[in-house]
Amino acid sequence: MVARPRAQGHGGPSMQDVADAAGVSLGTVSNVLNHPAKVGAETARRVRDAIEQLGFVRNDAARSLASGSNSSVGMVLADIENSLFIDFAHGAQEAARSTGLNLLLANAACDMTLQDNYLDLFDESRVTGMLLAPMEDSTAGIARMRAHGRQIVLLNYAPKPGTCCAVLVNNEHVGYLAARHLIDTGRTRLAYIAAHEDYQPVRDRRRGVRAAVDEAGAGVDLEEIDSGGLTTEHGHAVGRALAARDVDQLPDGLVVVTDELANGIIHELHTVAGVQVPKQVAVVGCENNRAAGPAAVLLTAVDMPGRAMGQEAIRLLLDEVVSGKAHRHATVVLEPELVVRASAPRRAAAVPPAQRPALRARPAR
Amino acid sequence: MVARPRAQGHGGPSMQDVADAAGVSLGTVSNVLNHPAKVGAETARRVRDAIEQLGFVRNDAARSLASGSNSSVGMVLADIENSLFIDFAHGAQEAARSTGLNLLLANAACDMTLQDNYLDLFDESRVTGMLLAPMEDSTAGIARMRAHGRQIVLLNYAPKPGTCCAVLVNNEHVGYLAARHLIDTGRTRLAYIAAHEDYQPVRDRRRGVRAAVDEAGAGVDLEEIDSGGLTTEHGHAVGRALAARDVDQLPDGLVVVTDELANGIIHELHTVAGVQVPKQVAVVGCENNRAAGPAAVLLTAVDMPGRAMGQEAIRLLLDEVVSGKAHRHATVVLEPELVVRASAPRRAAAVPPAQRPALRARPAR
DNA sequence: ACGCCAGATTGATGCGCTTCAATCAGGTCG
DNA sequence: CGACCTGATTGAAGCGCATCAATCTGGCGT
Repeated sequence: MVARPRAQGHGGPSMQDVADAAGVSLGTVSNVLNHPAKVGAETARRVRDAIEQLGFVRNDAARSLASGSNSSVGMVLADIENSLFIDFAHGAQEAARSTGLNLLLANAACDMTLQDNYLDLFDESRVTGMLLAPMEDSTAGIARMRAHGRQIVLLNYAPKPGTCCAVLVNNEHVGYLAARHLIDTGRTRLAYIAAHEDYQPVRDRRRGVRAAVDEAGAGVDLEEIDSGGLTTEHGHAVGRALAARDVDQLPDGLVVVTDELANGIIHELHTVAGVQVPKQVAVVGCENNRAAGPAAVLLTAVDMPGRAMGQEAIRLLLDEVVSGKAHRHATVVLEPELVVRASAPRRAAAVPPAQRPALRARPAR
Repeated sequence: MVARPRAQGHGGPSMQDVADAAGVSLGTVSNVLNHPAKVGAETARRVRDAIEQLGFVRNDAARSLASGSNSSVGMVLADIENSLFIDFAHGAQEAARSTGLNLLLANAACDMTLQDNYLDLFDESRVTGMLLAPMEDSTAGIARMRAHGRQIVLLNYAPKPGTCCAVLVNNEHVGYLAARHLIDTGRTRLAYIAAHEDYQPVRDRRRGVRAAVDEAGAGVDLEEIDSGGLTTEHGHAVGRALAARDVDQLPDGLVVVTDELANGIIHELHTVAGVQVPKQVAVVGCENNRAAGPAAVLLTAVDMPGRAMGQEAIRLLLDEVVSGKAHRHATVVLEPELVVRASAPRRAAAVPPAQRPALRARPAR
């Protein structure tokens, strides 16, 4: 009564085998699986028994070849180590699941070649659609997918206008919120610490920082420091360089483009060199990244709405899939939010509120 | 000269279209793609041009249907939010890539139903093999895959003996190292704080903690505390409960089964209640998890060799795939390592080293 | 008793590709 | 000059399934 352990050479039992075992035709087996309403109760039962007995597993390749469709969407993540990308995946998963789609993840591990490999893999698999969260300009890959008629939604990276849908965070506002918080809490000598200028969000954040500083007027200075990279070690180097300065040359507020970098700086500044954070220098990070590594002073950071972005991406993708020709590419921009912790606490402002320019809902784009 | 944007209804250009355009037969196009050596240089060029012109993308469904094989391995992760699982994925990715396999990831989001869905999805896709890192007993799913002849390697969860390959960390040693560190640094009133006893690693760690305590003899006590769960909030609750005790009832060393839980406890104890960590209570976590959330006192934790485990899993899978019938299931156990940080620092032991039992390489299993 | 209809079932066709035996072209050697 | 070999190319046979027109069955109305 046990499933005969057929040699798995070129595949286990097929639908035909099930049909034979159940004494029905191939088409009926297919109907049991795909259109149960069309099949009589008794027949269905016999077929299901046969499936069980034989240990039949339907062949998805044949299935999607014959039907020309496929229930998975492929998501390519530039860096799975980064919790922001995990949030994207999580949000996308939730949204995909509620529509019966399967979300397949692929990690490009910060390697464009791998990223392209995965795009092509999903392309060849004829997935229903794709999500891409890149770290570098991926125009070529996107164009290739679109040329093949594949739907793709970009996450956290603005597409070349009109080429595809995208979900972005208002990265300019990220920078703005960070700088504004420092200014509002009385800091006047700001520094923006960044690197990796080819990563779009990094550029955008800088614009926001500048906007906040400009808005604050003459009382606030901005210095820009190139960290040369975004790792903890780069942060250490920046921290050392800062700690070596005369006290009157030290910025009193740092906007750091990435949490990992920020934590590296704090470590060197606070723990190693004894420059007090936030007393002497306040630090704000820019992603609220859970994978930023441990820090002795909890980092105030601007939080990215990663989950919501992932969900929105699936929504856009679905719209594109169902609307077909009628679809118009859209770019959805979500707003970030400041999370205040110890490295740049809330505090009475140096200047009374009335004299500060009103906080705008968003910086101009 | 541009690719005619063929209606993508039931698929773009097919190999036959390419063959027609290049003036060769279908088989030749296939050979250009799969056995280039068999094709003349000039012919190959013409075919490749045609492919380019038409924007041909080969249909992976048809491909794997016809060939009966598939170059991807599917990896199902119980919880992608957990950095340990990310490490598995990363290691597996590295190993898979170096063998030309594509690693597809799926996030079960701590949901057994979803996990089963993904197992079935990969099963139906006839992947070359599967990796599974579960959080609950998944015997049923594993058995199903194996009954279908699919190769599957288990990560961080011991399989029912003889059912499949597995890569484990010596979780007993994890507990042992944590407790041992506390004992070696002079703590005598330990507590093991855990929950979720159905998660195998949790059980194993407890055994290790016990072993270390037993080994230390009469001078060291162990108390067990059930946190009721593993979230930060559960940690807060435990922290509050501890903080409410009389000082002489307070343990002086905590082994906490999970970093997230540990950080929650530290927060409540140290930051809220003012019980000094590590001075009054030292805390050791058990995963060195990057996603454990921020903590005011950096957590000493036992590090899991996640990347190495992922790599090893792919290696086992490959062995199973190539050896076929000759394959014997294996379980590889990797050793953890203590990472000392502020929450349980290195310190002169209360007892001189000579009087302490020698540190064994591993606890007995 | 006959025609008709709806629901259940069948069987044939094709999805796009790989594979492989068969064919073909062009040399080479005896 | 013909037999023979090598390398390139072809054509046909499936792979396992979805789909759908065609067929069958039994029940109903008249």
